[in-house]
Amino acid sequence: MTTPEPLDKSFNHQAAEARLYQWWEQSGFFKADPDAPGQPFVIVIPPPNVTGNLHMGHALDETLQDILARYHRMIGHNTLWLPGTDHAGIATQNVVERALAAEGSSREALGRDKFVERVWQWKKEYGDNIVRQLRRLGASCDWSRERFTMDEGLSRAVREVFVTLYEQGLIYRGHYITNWCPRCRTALADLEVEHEDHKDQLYYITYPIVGSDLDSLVVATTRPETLFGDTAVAVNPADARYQAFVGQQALVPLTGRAVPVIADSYVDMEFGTGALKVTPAHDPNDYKLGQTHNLPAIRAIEDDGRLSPAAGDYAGLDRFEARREMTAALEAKGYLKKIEPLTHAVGVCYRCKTVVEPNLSPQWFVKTETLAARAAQAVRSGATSFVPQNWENTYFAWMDNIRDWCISRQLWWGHQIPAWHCRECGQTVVSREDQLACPYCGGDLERDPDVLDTWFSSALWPFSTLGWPDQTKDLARYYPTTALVTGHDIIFFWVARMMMMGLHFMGQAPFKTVIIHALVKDAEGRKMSKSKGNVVDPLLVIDRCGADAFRFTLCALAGHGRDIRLSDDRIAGYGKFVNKLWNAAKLVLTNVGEAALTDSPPAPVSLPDRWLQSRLGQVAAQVRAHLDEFYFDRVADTLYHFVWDEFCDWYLELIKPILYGDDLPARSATQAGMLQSLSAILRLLHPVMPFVTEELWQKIPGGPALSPSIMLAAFPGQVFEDRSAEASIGFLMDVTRAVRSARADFGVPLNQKLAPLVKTAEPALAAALAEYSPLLLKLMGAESITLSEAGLAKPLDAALAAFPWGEVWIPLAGHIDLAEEAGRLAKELATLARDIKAATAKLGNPDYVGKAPEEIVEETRDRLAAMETRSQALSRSLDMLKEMGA
RNA sequence: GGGCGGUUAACUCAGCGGCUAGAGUAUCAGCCUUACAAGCUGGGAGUCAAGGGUUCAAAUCCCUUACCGCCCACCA
Repeated sequence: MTTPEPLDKSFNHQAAEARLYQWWEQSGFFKADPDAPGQPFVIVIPPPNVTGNLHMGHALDETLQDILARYHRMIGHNTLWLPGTDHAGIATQNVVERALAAEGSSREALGRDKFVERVWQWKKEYGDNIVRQLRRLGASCDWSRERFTMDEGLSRAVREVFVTLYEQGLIYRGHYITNWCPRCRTALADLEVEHEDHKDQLYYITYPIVGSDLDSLVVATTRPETLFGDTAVAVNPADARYQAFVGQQALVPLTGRAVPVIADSYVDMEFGTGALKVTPAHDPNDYKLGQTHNLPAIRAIEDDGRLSPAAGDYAGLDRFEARREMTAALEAKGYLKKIEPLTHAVGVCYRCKTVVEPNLSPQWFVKTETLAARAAQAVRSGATSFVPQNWENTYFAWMDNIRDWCISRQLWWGHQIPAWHCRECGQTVVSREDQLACPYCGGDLERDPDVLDTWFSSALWPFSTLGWPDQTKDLARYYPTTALVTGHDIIFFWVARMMMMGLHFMGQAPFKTVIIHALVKDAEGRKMSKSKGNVVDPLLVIDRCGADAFRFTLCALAGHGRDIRLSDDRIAGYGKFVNKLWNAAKLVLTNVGEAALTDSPPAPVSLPDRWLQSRLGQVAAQVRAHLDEFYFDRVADTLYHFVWDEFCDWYLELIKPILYGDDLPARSATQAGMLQSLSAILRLLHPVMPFVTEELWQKIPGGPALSPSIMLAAFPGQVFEDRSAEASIGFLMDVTRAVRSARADFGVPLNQKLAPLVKTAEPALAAALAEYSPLLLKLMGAESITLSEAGLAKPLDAALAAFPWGEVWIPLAGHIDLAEEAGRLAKELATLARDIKAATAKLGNPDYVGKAPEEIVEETRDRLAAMETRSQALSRSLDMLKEMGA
């Protein structure tokens, strides 16, 4: 790996990203080796739809996974991040159907085989799109293990699972009322139906009682168009108004058909008229009533949403047109009593938002009760846990009230159900091998035309991708996986089902931790959607700001909340951080002299180096802890502030006089120290910002020799600690800031050098100042810094800053406005007095002293003492100023 | 109908029993100090939604209310 030598003015992400990624991938750095040592760390990617384009949700998801994968590689774990894509049944079929429509063709015109062939062709052409886009983010997936939910191996797993569950009685087929999408022409699982509030109308329709010219029942319905499917009118048995009618026949208007009046406590007496028309073929509740009361089911609406031949004159009309026309006819004939507005929830298809039509049809189901009980138990026992934990409640709420899962879809793209129906004897055969003749009667078999719900194959993803049902080395080494990273929108669709299938077929939950991240919203908190036109394309962001800035932003925003508001400002801010890092590295690298990284770095000697390395150790420990607990935002925050506020603002500024000075031994020691620190910083940042850190690593003397890629370098840990160096630097910072602050307060120009006096009773600090004050002169614009035991003995034209460790006097002859300084001191004294009073009162409270933990009380005592010392110094100074006539 | 979140500086958020409630952005003042003006230095800014309670101690725990948002749900 070679990179252009002189360090550019800024990081050229556009040139570097593609070059580095290609090099990583070709070098095999992403590849997992089951034979390698190390505790396994495994993530399977939530497979994006093959039809998809990379959106913000993926970008966040993949970034977090990549951060974890890179971190775990660097701490020596045997890391596998397995990528792949999902065939996305309805979505993909829709895309290809639209393409066909544009050509003036259709799937029906093509026929099933040709159509499926066509989809495969489409997949071949466009299916790599999304995985190419993932690479742009820097995703370190093991591409040699990339899988597709419909590839050969996974298809075998699907078939094995289906047949096994069928044999175990956990899959069954039957005529049930299911959610039907008339546009997609397929059944949907309950989960795939979304509920929207619609403003509709409630129609009151008169049903005359047969054999009576006077008596009639009025039913209230939102769906007059289903009237041709009515097979009863139901009332509550306790309803005095209708008791006389129970058992009689009512005439369904427009049909001339009579239906029984039945009594069932299900009917709500308060709603509408308390009388309900019963349409078992088009309403789940009515279906149940039909079962209990042995009512026939008449389909009034066909699969395409048009009225069936049972609707007589209205047959062939779209259901909503039929509603209008039938309402008009009812009114004309005097059956329509009134219409009331009604707002109610209507089910719509999650893919196309078409109003769902409950429909009676033969479908396949998974019996979920026992599977779900075990899956819930795995989380209750802690075998698997959610982060943040409150999502477990959501998971339980669903698992504990789960209903059977409708898995058959009337689509052509997907895993065709391995079942055959005999044309002769009507038996059904479910089999691992294709069947040619009926094993019962030898008759002709017809394969079940349905395919499986897409989520059925993704439910197997954590083990099917590792080679199951074969007992592969990967499966043995990498199952169960370690962490799953996904959004809360698919906890039910995907996470819950993987839990059920993983436990059932592998005997162990598929992952130890489920990390649920927020959903990415726009800057105003709105969901990003094409129709709103507020979609931000991650690829454009990467082009403009670079993958590193983008990833850092996502990491910084990935707190444990529910949504993330992504704004350009924020990304731009972290873009500046990348630039800051680059420039800091440039400073270090252009001043390294002969220093180079080695296996065994020398211990730091100078105070700045001891301090920085000590802080570095703490930061490394914090970053590790935050990554181990998946607090991504804290990782970003900790690193950002350490690099910018401590490394750049203080450390680099402190060592400049040494680097530019002529004390050669001190200079070379510092050169070694700063290179060491830079190397650690790059490694700490690498999981979040892989590109810029690799680019810089390649330029570090001795870096590539130590580790060809930063990806393979060791993640820093806490190896050095020096509390006294930290205390000394903190003191030097206090002094520096006091002088800067006084300069700003009194408007002293920078070119006028100051000569502050420092008073402290602590010998270690005094010694640090004596030795290192030359490093501070430039930072505060001073010509000298004098240690003075007495502080200022006599009144002087000076500003005072008081600290727990002592005082800084800044003589400002000619600049100081005595009245202003007196005012400043008085203000500070007032706040101090208030705090002292509060602390004194606290310590005077026997309950506080008696009940609060000793260290808390001790802390308050220390604080009070420090405040009193400061207060005394300030009031002394105020007195002096007053003497001078302020 | 059931459940879950949120309400902290102008904006976006962190803090979830104990340092003087923090950060980024924005803002104000002063600086081209040879890594970086994509920068440096200094400053201002908050009744922690409202009310009540528990506690020595509450932004943090409990209750009530208000307003936002999300999820689940077969009352036509």
